[in-house]
Amino acid sequence: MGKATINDVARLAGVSIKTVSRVVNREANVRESTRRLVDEAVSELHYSPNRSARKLASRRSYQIALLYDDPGRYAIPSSGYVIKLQQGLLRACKQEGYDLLIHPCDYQSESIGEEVANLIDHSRVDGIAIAPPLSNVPAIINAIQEKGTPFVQISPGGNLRKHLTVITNDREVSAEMTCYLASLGHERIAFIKGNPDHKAVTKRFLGYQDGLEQCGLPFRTSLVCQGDNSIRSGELCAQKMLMRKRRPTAVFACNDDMAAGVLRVAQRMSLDIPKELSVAGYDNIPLAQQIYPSLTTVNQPLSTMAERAALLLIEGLKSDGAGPGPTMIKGDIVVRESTGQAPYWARTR
Amino acid sequence: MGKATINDVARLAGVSIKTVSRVVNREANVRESTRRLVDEAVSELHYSPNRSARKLASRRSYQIALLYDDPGRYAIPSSGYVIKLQQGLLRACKQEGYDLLIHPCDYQSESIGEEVANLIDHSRVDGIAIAPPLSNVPAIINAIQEKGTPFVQISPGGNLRKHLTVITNDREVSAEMTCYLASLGHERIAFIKGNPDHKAVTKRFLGYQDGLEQCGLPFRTSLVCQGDNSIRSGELCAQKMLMRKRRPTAVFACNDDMAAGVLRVAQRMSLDIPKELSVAGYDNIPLAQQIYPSLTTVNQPLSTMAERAALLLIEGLKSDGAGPGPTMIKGDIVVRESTGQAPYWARTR
DNA sequence: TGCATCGCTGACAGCGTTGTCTTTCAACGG
DNA sequence: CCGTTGAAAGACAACGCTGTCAGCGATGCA
Repeated sequence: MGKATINDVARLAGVSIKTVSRVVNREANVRESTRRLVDEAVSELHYSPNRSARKLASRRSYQIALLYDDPGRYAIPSSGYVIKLQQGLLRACKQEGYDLLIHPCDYQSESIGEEVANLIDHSRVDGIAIAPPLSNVPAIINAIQEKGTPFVQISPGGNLRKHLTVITNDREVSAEMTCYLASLGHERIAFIKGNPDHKAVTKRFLGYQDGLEQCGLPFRTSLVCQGDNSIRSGELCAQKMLMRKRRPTAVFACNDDMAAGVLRVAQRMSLDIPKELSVAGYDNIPLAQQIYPSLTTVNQPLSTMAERAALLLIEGLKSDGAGPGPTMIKGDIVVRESTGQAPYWARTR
Repeated sequence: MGKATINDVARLAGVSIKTVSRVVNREANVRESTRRLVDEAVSELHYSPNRSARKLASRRSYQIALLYDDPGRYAIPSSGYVIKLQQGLLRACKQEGYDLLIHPCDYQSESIGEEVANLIDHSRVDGIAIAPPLSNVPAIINAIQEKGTPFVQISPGGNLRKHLTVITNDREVSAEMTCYLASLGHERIAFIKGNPDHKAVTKRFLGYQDGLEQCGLPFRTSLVCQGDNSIRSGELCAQKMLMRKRRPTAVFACNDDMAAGVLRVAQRMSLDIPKELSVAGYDNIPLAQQIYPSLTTVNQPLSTMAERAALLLIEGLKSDGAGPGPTMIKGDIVVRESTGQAPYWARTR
C-alpha cells in the first residue's frame, strides 16, 4: 500500500529503474510504447515516488517556503488575507508536486534577516515566495540573495529590479474607483492613506490622484488623511473629516479595515450610508461583506497572484533562466451597499 | 553554509559518523567527553542534519499533516480559525523539529476518504492532526486508521474512543455564559443552535440547558432556534425570534457568525444593544471585536489546543504508547459591548 | 562503405543519514 | 591472572531515488 518503490515498478514493467525515473519525471527520449508500459505499472502499483529519496538524490528539496507577516501578532488579524495567499500557493504546489512550508514572521523584528537565513539553512527550501508587507523588507531580500536562493516577490511596492515579481494594477484600479465615485455625482471625495511601510498601498494614493484628474475634479490636501491600515486609524480619520462643516460625500480608504472604521464612525454619527455618505475600501477582505452595510471595495486577486507567483518560482527553478518581467494580475471593483448617488445638495453639476 | 554533512563533523571531531549521529539524536551510551567534542564540531560547522537523508534512512518523514475544512469554499470565511490552528501547530512543530503540511479539504466531499488516503500515501506523513468539523467525519477517521497512521483529534464532538484527543469544556463554559446572562437580570434567554454536523457545537446547547437549570430559569423550546453556523442563519433566527410579542431580552448564539447575524437584524430593527437586547456569541473570532457593538463571546483556546494536539501526536510517535486520555484545554468568557443589564420592564424579580 | 550522430536504454555510483552488527576496551569477580 | 560483561565506538549496508556515462542499434552524410 503506497510502499511500492521504483524497483517494483521497473520489475513489473520489465525495464530499468532509470527508465521508470525518466517516465515519472517526464523526461524526453523515452519511446512512447515504453512510456505506456511504465505508466501502466505505475498505476497498477499505485506508485508514488518517495519524496525524501528524490530530494536526497537530486539535491533539491521540492519545497518552497511562504514568508508572510504573522497576523497573529495583531489583536485584529485580517486573516482572510493569509488564507487566500496559502490557497493560491497550495494550488500551484499541488499541481507541481511541491510541498509548501508556511513561515509566519514579524516584519518589524530586528533579527528577521537571521531568521530567514536559518530557515534556508535548516529547511533547504528550493525557493521562497514573499508576501507583502515582507516583500519590501531589505533585510529579507538581502538575506535570501546572500544565500543564493531563488525567490519571488508578491506585490512589492517599490522598485522592481530584475527579480521574479507578481504585481497588481493597484494604481489603475484606484483611479477607476475614484472615477466610479465621481460618476455617482460625488465631488468631494476624501482619501485615507495607509501605512507608509506597506508600499503596495502607496500606489493607491497615486491612483486616487490620477482618478481625480481624469474626472476633472480638483485635488485638495484637506481631503487626504494619513492612516496606518488599522480600523482605529480609519475611525480617527473619519472623525477628523466628518466633523468639518463641508464634509466629503464619499470616502475612499485604501484598505478595507480603515473603511470599516469610517463606517463605524458614520454609524455613531447616525449618518445614513450610502445616502449621506459613500464609503469605499480596498482589498475585499471577508469583513467587507460581513459588516452592514456591506462595503464597496476592490477585489484583490490575491489567491491568483500567489498561485502565479509559485508557478513562476517553480518554473524558474527548473529552467534556471532569468524569468519574465513582472507579471500583472488585475484587480476589479466590487460594488456593494456602502456607495450610492451623491446627495443632491452636495452637487454643483 | 549549512552544507556541512555528518562526515565533516565526524572528521573534525575525530570520531565516526555513527557517533555523531548518536550525539545529534541524543542517544544513550556516549561518553560525556565525546559528546562535548562532537557538540563543538557541530556548532563550529553550523551543522544541521539533512532532513531528507534522515527521513530516507529512518523511514520516517518528520512531517505531520493538518487536516482542516477549507474556509475558502465559503463566501464568508471565518479564517481566523484556521490561522490560530496553524499557529498552534507550527509552534509545536518548530519545537520538535517537525514540518507541517497544511491540507485544507471539503468535509462534505464524497471522496474525502480517498483524498486522505492519497495524502498519506503521497506525503508519507508520520501523523495527522484533524481539526473540527473534520474530526468527526467517519470516512476520514476510517481512512486514517486503515492506513495505520497515528492521528490526533482536535475537539471532536462525539464519542472519544481511545484515540489521542484534545477537547475543551464547551458545555461548562456555555452554562457559565448562560448564568452570566441570567445574572444580568435576563429571564428570557434565547439560544441559536448550530450546524448539527459540527458536533463540538451541539455540546453548547447542552451547556445552555445546564445553565438555565443552575440559575433556576425554565427551559422553553420557543426560545430555541436552529441555525447552521452562518451569519445568514443567525439573521433568520433573529428575525423569527425578535418579531414576537414577548421577545427574548438576550440571545446566546452558539457561534460568533450567527451572533453577528443577530446584531445585524437588531440594528435594522433599531434595537439598542445592549440596552434592549443582549447578544452573546461563541469562539471569539476576529469579527467579534471588529463589529459594532463588539461581541461578548467565549474565547476558544484554539491555538493552545492545536499546539497541545501536535505535541501529543509527536510524543506518541516517539514512544508509540497508547497515549493519555482526552486532554482538556479550558475556554473563558470575554465580556464586551453587546451584553448588559436586562431592561427593567422585562424583569420579574 | 565508413564514420559521426542521434534516440533510447541500462549500469552504477552516489546523496547523507540511520540500523544492525561487530569490535574494542575497561572494570570486575572468581 | 583470566574470563566475562557491558558500555562505548566503529564498519558497513541499506534507504529509494537521480545524475552520469556508456552501450546499442538505427540513421544521415560524405
